[in-house]
Amino acid sequence: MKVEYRLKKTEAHTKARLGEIIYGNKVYETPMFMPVGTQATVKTLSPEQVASCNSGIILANTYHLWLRPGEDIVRSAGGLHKFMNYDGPILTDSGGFQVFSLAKKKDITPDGVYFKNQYNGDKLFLTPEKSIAIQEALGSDIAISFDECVAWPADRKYVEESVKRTLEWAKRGKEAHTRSDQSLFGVVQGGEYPDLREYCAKELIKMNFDGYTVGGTSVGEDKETMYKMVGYATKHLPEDKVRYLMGVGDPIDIVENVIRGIDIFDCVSPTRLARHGNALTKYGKINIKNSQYKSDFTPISDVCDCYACKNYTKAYIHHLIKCDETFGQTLLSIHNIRYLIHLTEELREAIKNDSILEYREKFIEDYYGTK
RNA sequence: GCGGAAUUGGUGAAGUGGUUAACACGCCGGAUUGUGGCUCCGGUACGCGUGGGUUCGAUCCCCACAUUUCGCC
Repeated sequence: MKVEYRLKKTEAHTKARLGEIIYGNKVYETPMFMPVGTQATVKTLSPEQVASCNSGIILANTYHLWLRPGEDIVRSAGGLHKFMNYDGPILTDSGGFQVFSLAKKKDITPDGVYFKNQYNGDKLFLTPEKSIAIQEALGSDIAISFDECVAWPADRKYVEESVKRTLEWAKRGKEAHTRSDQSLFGVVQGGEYPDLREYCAKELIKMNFDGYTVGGTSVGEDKETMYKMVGYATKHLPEDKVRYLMGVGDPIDIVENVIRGIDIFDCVSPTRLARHGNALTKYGKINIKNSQYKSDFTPISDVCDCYACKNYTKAYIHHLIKCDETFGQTLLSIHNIRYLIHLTEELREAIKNDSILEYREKFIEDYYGTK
């Protein structure tokens, strides 16, 4: 089902936006954080547990589901929602990032990308049309245009050519897109070059996508560079369309980029950190494996309302993680996802109150201050 | 009682007459940003059963003792 975006308010002192995503008869507020469920599951969590974090949209991944189990299987199952038993909105990433991140050998041509599956040696070829066709078969609510995610740093000449390719692919994907019940977002690339970001954004806007994403960040650049890149992109994006910053989920990055006009985020970090024993808290990230938590019988956070914090102690979770028990990963995943979603809830309040700069100041003081 | 073998960190263990005693696990930390979950990176024995001896030098050679273990009576 297609999603619609409604801008409700812009914060008085910044570009931060309060908005709504309408999904049938459900309404979700933005700024929003989307948990990632690459293989049609948010790792270690049931849909009910994800929902208990007050989640809205969740992600799944085109590339992974294309290879396993194959988009035809998902279509035969009745689509992604039925297949994974999730009745909220689902967004699929295009596969562009996987080409960038996990194909060692790749051959980028004007037509598409040839690359080798490094685990079984299969030759793979992904094109904009193919990416769209897979996403339509999967039946996600939001599809993403196939793009080239450029590494950082990259010289201007390369980024310029890459942006042209991404735009060409966006156009081809848009033309190939047939499902009227599925939204399609375009990806703004352009690296750290303001004019290329502007060019990319404006060309995409001409194609009239349902929403716009900022890509090519969180690829190793420093934070200031990331914030600049985001600013270069959002500056030229239309007010009445949703803006999604792909792959960003460090708490401070969410705060900073909401201030720069981003509405939605996704990131694997809350679940990956959880699997490795880390918990996000108001006062910074903690490693639950540290020996100091062995006999700490308090919750991860006394200001958190998640299932883990309401029912379990740090000592218990410390023990589970030390023993490699999946339930420990589950509890930390619930906590971390809830933490990020709660962060966006607080940001919404701050936008309503026109106090987001004060919120940022306090946030940094708490998160990075000495405990 | 007699004979053999063994004795290296928290654990399993490798090793050499001469710089920083391998490796693994554990333990102590760190990393992790559009996810091939169970990963990656650091640190971790002032010491080689105890006491003597040989030697320029011994964890490694010799002797005694202790402990463990196997076999025999």
